[in-house]
Amino acid sequence: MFQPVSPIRAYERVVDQIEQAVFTGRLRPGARLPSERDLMTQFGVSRSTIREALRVLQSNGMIQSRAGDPRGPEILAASPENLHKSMRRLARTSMSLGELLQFRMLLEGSAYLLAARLRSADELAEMDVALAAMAAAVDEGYSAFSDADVAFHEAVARATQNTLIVVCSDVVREVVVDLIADRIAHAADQRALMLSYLRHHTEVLQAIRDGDGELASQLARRALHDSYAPYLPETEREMLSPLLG
Amino acid sequence: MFQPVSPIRAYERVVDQIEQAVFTGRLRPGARLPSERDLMTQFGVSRSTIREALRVLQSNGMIQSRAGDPRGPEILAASPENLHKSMRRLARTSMSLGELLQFRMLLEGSAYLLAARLRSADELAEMDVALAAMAAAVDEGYSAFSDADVAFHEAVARATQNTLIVVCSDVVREVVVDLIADRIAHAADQRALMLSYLRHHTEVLQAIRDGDGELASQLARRALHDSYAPYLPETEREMLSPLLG
DNA sequence: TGGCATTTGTACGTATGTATC
DNA sequence: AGATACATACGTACAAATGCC
Repeated sequence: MFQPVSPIRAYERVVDQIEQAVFTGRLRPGARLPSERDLMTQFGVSRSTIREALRVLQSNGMIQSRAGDPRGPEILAASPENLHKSMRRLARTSMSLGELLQFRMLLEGSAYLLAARLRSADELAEMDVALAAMAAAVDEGYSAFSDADVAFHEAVARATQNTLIVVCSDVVREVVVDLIADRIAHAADQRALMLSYLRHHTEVLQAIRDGDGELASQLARRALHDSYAPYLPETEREMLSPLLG
Repeated sequence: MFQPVSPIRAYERVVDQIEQAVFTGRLRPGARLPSERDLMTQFGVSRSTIREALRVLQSNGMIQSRAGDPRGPEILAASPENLHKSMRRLARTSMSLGELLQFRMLLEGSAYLLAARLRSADELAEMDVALAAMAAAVDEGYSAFSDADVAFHEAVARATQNTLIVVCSDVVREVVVDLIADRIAHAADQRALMLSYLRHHTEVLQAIRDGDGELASQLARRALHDSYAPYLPETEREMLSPLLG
């Protein structure tokens, strides 16, 4: 009959009101919040309460306040940084490698499909540069090779022009690579591994250059599967097979 | 030659240290932090600084502190809530409807593909229930229909067993629906719209029942495209076509 | 350029309601 | 039921940083 009541803290009410103002567009990026002292009188709470609210908003990337700035805290535009952080935390702490690979295959599969069709000449040139860097890095060791590899994947993701594809791909790739980094570090033949990756990337880039999205997508998914499935426990491998088609 | 210096606040150093302890697993979910008074002596900062740090950690979903609890703030397991919030903010404020639809098509396309292959009998039953609720809601109005629609999509997403698919689908669907809610509210014939959606969902559910992932995926992508592309400006329509194959 | 007024950052003290034993 | 320790919230004070004149 009655709802359990959970006390709403003073600072939460402050956060909520300011968040609402931002969401509804009443406060636009670049605008300034009143000073902390003004806010305490407007909200009728103490300065510590205001400060706790501002810290929360700041950690959510919604405002930025600098010591001594008489213009007050600034409203910031939404940035992918916060999304990146929270997705990484969830991915790292409560997802299996199989789930991550599954998500990465579906994401990159579609990213390569889109990139092959929508890429500009400049974006294709970026991929060429990254691939050349990978080839050059084979003799410099896995760390340099991996950096070039990241640049290649980022160039493809950016070519889709889709913010969520860029951010999600970035996070998932990072976490997957983290999870198996030590196994690669102890791999018997790192050079053979790098050459294999290089061949995969060369093929898929050719498909992108040709505008063959279906081929690029399939090559990318298969390369991901073949490269990482061996690190999976048996029971998790079948969850990837539907994405190979 | 020189790096720009940005002063690191006291509360940030506190947050960083506690975050590190959580990430490295030194503090596991369910564990307790020392009381605020203990933390001030351990970190050598004032109470307000500790409290600002705890507020930030709490807003990030990493801890929960309750007044009067002598066991101290509790370390929480990572939850999708924070990811949901930050993704929604980015999607709402800095992505076009075209980008969102593109992402939704690739996500749901893969989700239906996976669901058709991996679903359990229980999960299929959930979809049946949701579809029946949609059919029943046609006469109750668009709001009830939309609720049942959400339940259907959530059942499909959950059947993939992939946390990121569930969360991302949920966010993107919500934002897309928000963006065109008013246009649907003023649609000439809401009933025809609902019947059309109902037919799409019936077809795709049959494909899932048959285990035909490719068909389910294609139907889902085409239904999304046909339902929402009319709301797009001309220039944004071609970015969706690669995903129709 | 330097100095001033204002703002934020931090510290400390105190009162009050609350959860646990 | 009482004792204890806790978080919440308020207020004051001072140092450091900033913008502006």
